[in-house]
Amino acid sequence: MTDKNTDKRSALLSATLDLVSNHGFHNTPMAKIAKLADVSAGTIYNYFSNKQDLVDSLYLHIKDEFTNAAFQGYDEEKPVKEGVKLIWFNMIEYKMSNPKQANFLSQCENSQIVSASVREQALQHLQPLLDLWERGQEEEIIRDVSPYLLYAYAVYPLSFFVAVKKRDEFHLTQEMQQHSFEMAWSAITTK
Amino acid sequence: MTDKNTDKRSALLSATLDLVSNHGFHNTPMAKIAKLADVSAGTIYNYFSNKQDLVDSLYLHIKDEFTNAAFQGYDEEKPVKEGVKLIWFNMIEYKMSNPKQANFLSQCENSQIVSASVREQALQHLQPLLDLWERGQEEEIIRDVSPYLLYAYAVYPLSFFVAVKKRDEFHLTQEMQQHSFEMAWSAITTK
Amino acid sequence: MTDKNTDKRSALLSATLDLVSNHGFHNTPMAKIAKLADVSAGTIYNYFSNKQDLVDSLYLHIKDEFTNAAFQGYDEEKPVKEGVKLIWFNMIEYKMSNPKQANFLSQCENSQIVSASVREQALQHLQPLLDLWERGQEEEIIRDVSPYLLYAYAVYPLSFFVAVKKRDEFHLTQEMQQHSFEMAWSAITTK
Amino acid sequence: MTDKNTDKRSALLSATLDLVSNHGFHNTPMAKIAKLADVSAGTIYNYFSNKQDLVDSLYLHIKDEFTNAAFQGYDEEKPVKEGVKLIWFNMIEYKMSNPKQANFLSQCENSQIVSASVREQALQHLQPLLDLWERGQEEEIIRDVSPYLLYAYAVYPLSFFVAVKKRDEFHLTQEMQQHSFEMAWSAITTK
DNA sequence: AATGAATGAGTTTTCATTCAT
DNA sequence: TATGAATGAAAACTCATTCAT
Repeated sequence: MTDKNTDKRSALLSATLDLVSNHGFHNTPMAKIAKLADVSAGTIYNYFSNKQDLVDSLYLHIKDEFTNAAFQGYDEEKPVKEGVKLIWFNMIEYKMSNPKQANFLSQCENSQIVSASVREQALQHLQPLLDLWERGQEEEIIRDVSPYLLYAYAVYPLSFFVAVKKRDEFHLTQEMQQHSFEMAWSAITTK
Repeated sequence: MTDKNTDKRSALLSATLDLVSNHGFHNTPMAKIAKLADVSAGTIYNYFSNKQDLVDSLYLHIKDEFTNAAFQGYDEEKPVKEGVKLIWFNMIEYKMSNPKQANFLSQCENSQIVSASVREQALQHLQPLLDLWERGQEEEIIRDVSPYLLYAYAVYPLSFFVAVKKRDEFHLTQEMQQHSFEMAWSAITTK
Repeated sequence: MTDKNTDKRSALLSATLDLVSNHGFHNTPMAKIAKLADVSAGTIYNYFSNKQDLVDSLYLHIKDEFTNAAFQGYDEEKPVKEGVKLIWFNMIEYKMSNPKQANFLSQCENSQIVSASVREQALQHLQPLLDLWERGQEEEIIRDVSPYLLYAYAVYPLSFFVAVKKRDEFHLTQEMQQHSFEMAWSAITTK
Repeated sequence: MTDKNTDKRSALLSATLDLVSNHGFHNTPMAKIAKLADVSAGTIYNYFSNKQDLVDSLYLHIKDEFTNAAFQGYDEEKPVKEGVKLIWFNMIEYKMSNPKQANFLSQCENSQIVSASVREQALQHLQPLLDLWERGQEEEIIRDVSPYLLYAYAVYPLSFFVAVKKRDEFHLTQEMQQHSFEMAWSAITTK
């Protein structure tokens, strides 16, 4: 019972991800989601109260997945640079291996697809990275600037790689990933 | 006559900018655009062949305005760093003074709002910056990496500032702009 | 379930027939069809993919009904003249008893209301009559001319009676039908 | 002045004929007519009170042209069969040489494009043919049936040839025209 | 819980007609 | 008379959501 419930819910989230990441929120009718999830249109409303709720839930789910991936193998004892590097590579790895998820998150960054409240909620996931940066600042390894600036140069550029990859303009090779990390680190470090 | 022509066209572009930047492409019905432009719904189609054409035209117009602003005062004789700095501050200045335009451009980056052909067309505007980067690479001042990487760290982060400013989360002060440029420069330079 | 399905589909086809035969394809908005069928406007699109599909479906349906009526009681063993006569009277009988259907078919003859492909599809229904004519030609009872000519004189004139009847100009009595058949037969026979 | 007037009026009628015969009444916007006639949209309303009036005028004009052609060389002294033959060949000649006009008339036959009153008005043009038939009936050369029947078999089939020719299905050769006339004559004569 | 037909408000777009110039 | 931009009502079609089964 519970399993079945979970199954349908997951199928719906997965279908939504597929369609929204490929065609955008507003080009994704509920009917198509239902069809792809192999479920009746009305059934969606047993699991989500409306389309907004469905997308918000998906956003939270993916953000969670993404953050879990990002902090995989991370522990707070690590030296700052090593920590930043681990997280950065975890992030790019996740985004490259999960293009639909990455694309969906990208779309959510600059649009009003996701409710404001949900977006805020998702911000908290990043706390360990904020803490790490703070430690770096105390150790005078990381520039003493607002975390917004650090985010803009260390995390945000990843979205760009996803966007251009999607359009088949450009693919980030392993070597480029190394360079890219060096650039990110140069941006945020004091050294 | 010509004036009136231009007037209505401009009013329509301006109304579209307002509404799309605030509510997104798909939450902006033609009827609302017409209303805000103080024009009848049918009139739109005297100036644009359809909604897509209207948005594409707006995109090209703003991209043009943005690039003009970006290269204001720039000449190719300038030393590389000076040139990069000038352009970078021009860009941030434009985006901060024209939040609606900046927001609209941001929305276009990661979505399929704008036709592929039009987006490509707009890319050419950036050529002087690509040329400058290339010169910087010849002079071994700028990292020898793909321009996509340079863009990701030197230009793309500006969109983030726009997005968070829009949500009143964070405002980039003059001082922060200085820091931010230093970060961008550190990312892309070899020094 | 199935019944209800069929019911609404039929109601829609019937409403379309009514309105198109009275006011023409382009003076028949979907909204009116929906209203007459006692159905919401959106419901039409559960049964037909668009207006063209609705009209094409109606055309096929009626053509089918008409051809069934035309060949009622016909068998290939009959002498040629008897066969032609039977079919001819079946046709006029159908058209006189089903003026809306007859009128709809008439409208389709000379306009581009119906898709070319669908019209072709419907042509095949006439095959038995073409075969009969061919037999008649082999037996040298029927003029050795293109079936188009035979059609023009033996079948096409029926549309005229429908058209004028519709305008209440003229009604074809039983006696006139006899004369009319004699005229048709005189036109196509060699005797 | 008058000339110019007439010129524009003619240009408008001609443009309407072109467009309506190719695309049908309802697929022919006033704007297109104006453009093809090299005239402003508003100007149409100096010559015709509305779209219906424009089409009605065109219908009368063409019907007039057609009837003139039909009775070319005809005089009432001619023997009946000769007269019928002359008129019949005049008609087919006109229709084959003026496919746009013929097609337009065909479209008007079975639809509500033309106002009822105008259609009636046009009927009177046929009077000489009706008179000829009547003479034929007095001379017992032509079947003693309603002129509607005579029309259905002697004139109406011509519309069919136009319709199929338009669709490139079938072209009536000179030889076929001979056969066709024989069929028409067989239908209406007593002999 | 699950279904999916039905809804009807909302969307883009067209077009006959008007009217200020 | 001629223009053609402007109008706005109406058209075809979409889709989130509901509800009887």
